[in-house]
Amino acid sequence: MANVRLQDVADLAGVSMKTVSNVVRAYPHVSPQMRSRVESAIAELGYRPNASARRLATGRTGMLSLAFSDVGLPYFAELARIIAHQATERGYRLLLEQTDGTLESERAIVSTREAGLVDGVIFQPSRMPSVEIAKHREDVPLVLLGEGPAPLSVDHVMMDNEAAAIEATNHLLALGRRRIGFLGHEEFHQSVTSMQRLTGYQIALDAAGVSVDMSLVIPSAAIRAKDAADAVRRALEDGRRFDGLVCRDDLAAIGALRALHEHGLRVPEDVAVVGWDDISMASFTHPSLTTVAPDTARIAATALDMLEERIGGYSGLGRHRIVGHSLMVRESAPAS
Amino acid sequence: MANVRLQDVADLAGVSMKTVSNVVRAYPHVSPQMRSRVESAIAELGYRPNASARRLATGRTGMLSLAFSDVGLPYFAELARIIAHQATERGYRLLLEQTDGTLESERAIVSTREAGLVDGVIFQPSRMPSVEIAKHREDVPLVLLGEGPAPLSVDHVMMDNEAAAIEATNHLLALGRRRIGFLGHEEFHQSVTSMQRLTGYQIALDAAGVSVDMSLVIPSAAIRAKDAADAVRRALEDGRRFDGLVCRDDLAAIGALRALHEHGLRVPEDVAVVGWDDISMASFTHPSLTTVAPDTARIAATALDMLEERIGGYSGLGRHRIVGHSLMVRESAPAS
DNA sequence: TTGAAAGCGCTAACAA
DNA sequence: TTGTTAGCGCTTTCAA
Repeated sequence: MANVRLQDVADLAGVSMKTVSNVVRAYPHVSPQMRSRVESAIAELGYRPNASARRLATGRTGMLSLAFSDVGLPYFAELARIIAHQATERGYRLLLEQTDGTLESERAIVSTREAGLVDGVIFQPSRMPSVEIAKHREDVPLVLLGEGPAPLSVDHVMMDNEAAAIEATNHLLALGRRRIGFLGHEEFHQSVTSMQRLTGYQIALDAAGVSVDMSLVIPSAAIRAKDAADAVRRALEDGRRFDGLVCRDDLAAIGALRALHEHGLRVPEDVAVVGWDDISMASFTHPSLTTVAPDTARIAATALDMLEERIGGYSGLGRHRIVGHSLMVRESAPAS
Repeated sequence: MANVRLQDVADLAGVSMKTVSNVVRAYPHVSPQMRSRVESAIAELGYRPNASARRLATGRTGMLSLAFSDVGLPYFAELARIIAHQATERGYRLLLEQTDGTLESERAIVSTREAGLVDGVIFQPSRMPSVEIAKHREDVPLVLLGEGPAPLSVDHVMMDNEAAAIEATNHLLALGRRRIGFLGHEEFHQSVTSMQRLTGYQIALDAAGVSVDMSLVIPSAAIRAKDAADAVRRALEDGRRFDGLVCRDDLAAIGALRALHEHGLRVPEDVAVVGWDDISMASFTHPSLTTVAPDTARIAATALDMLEERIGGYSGLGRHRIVGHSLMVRESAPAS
């Protein structure tokens, strides 16, 4: 019962394995009577093809791995959701790999210890330097997500962080805010993502003739609402005052809302806040969050397109695709 | 380069495949000089074992699949995070399967069309009736999560929803609330989860001598903050009034906070709110959420324990394990 | 259109 | 301790 093989079906149906295989794989040139004969044998025995054997024979696994730091972070969870959907539509299954943002785990992702596990990898690094990624083994197709400076040899999908940060900052400037802070970048080992967003923030302030006050650039211990809230609390207790806040991500923004509220500061009246990622919770915070919304569906589709091309044998230089974004204007920083 | 085989390593090292295999799999009885000879051959050729071939030979895939409706829901994302971690520690990789709560996808989960894909399945059904699950094929170990009435033949990990719902409701009663509503169960096709929570709610009210007002039992179109907010808005516009709200989950609670705020109702002064799941966002809503916290780490560990036992050959009747929970008391329904 | 047989790369039982 | 070899179950040329 447990182990019905292709051969068993062939025996029962009185045909060869090849014929059964043709039926199983919906190969068109099989006569109807042969097909039904085989099909009833399959049904009778409860045959199911063995995935491992098929994979060994074809060399394709039908699996992709999706690697990033932590599915517990809403942005990644929502990204995983959409990538999983699209992968399923394309006939792939998705393997989930969490790196917790450690260099060690990230290394394990790019230097696959096993061959033939997955057909391709979608990877959003948090720590790994570009040069190291470049040395990754060529044999498993790889697409990078996120804003790190990807090596030339590897495909990459990203959004224009700097441009979006400029828009976000300009939005606050247009509201008449002049003491605009930045919240939530890593304290040490700044990720490229944070750097780019910070850069955009600075460019926008410079362009508006507003000088950057370094005391308003508030790092957070980790990418979590709690750490961001703590950081804002300390800044406020420290006497620092701002009327606008560009946040590295929505979690930071949510932490900020909390800390500002505790200090009796109103959002957006006293401090206007812009988040980043447009996680689904952003519409339900109080006040709801104005936030930079990356086109996640596009990110997923582009990554999968490129990955499938690589799987199909394409071996040109790495392609770097920029996907769009928009600023979702909500209560925390309303339209001016 | 691409395809270095075990045999190639054996040839280069001048040993047999068996010896190479022994080295690769860290089999203890290999002489040191043999080992180092083989290891340098492996390094020279850049050999990596082929997972598919190994799986075909051993019959084990080292993969587990985790199936539930939607990783985009914070509870599932946080559950996936912890299960993925624990699975990794135990040497498994995790395949993510989203069912979107459709019966069709759920059927696909239990009636695996392919053999040899994963060693076991952890599945939280949303729609599938117990009897149907009972008919699942025996050949792939299965552990069920969540509160559905699991068939006797299948392992199951759950929390005591009814008891927790009673506690949650009692907490509101202890606050002196008497017009207590329930929010967020499915409007049609109620899930067992919702039913059990509703039952607990009703039991607690009955025990307190408070009659249940059916107009305060407010369904939501889907498990989303938005739908819950809409439902509460409609109820309020309808003139229904309540001073306490037991929510099916934190998303419903978050939606409720939003709608209540829009109507000028204060939480907890006018309406005390209890959520369910203790998603990480629950500490950062405004006000923060009092919520039922399932012991998710225990759920994961218990499920993996039972799954590994099944994989190891255990074939007794289904075991039903209850894991603990607690009520996290925060601002939305403070201690009395 | 269908059949026969040679792999796919590895493991493990059995021998040496 | 190491070597030989027969599978694991399927796909896929090549023939028929």
